[in-house]
Amino acid sequence: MNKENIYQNIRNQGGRLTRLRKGIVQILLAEDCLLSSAKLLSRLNKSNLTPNRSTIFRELLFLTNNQIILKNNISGVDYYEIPCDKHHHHLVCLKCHAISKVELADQLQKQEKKIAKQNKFKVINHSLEFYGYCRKCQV
Amino acid sequence: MNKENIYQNIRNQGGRLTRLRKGIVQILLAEDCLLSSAKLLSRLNKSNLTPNRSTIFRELLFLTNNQIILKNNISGVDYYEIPCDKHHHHLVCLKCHAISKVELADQLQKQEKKIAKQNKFKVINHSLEFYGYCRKCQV
DNA sequence: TGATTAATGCAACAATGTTGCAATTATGAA
DNA sequence: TTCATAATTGCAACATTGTTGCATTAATCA
Repeated sequence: MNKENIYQNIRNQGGRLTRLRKGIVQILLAEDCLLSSAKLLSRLNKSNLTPNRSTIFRELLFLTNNQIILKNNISGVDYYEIPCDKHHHHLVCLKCHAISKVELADQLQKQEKKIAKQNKFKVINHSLEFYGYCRKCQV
Repeated sequence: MNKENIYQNIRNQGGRLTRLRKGIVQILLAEDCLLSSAKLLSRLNKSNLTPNRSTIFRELLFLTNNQIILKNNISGVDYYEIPCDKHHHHLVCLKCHAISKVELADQLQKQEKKIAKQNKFKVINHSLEFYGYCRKCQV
């Protein structure tokens, strides 16, 4: 997903291309991984955008509802990212809370089918995070 | 883990066997799956225990810190359970929010080693939840 | 350019969890 | 059993994250 595609996508859903909206998209694209609303806000401030906190939440809700970004709650905080080509999961540092992507050659798709059959549970999506210590935070 | 073992465990860590603490352990044992602080409180009330909300949180912190129970944050809410013999993951219903256990013949242990090597990330634990619709909530 | 309505700021609220402090109670020792 | 000690508790106040109503502002299209 590149910037222009996303902007078009927003227009197609009846959304307006505000400075804030474009700013959020650019920051998330540059981040290329999960970002919290608080960090997003502080980055917006650095680029001269000072939206109200409630506006950020409403904006993230709009983008999430329109599938333009993905939401993932980790340890009680909502994080957001632009969807990637490759399905992936996350490494979460227990010390500095940095989050990075990890691609697994996993069989979770297969597992989901098994689950559906064995538990009569219709799986919509899954969430897999590995908690530990990143390179910088190891001893 | 049976009740008496757990009580002994609590004593060994210098904890006192209060009515509340025993009540919490019994409810979590009976539940045999993740339970939120709010649901725990309402079950305690049914058994004539009416602790303050802050006491519940402190109690759950104590039990978690002493490895007597496990904490798992799902969609922004902390859930607790007595550790099981078998490692497992969870099915989370997007409608009624019921949580059930699922045991996977997964290779996450193997994956963790790969992650450590490839990302220089020391994995401590992981969290895998499948979101979808339980039997009752499907159409 | 003007009308329409999406987007915004503000303030008040809600849910979950935390903390300081004084009062209570479980426990081990006498 | 009784007492001293320190763990546990209730209460109230607070913190963080996220939500909502309403009046104002601004992006968009005709």
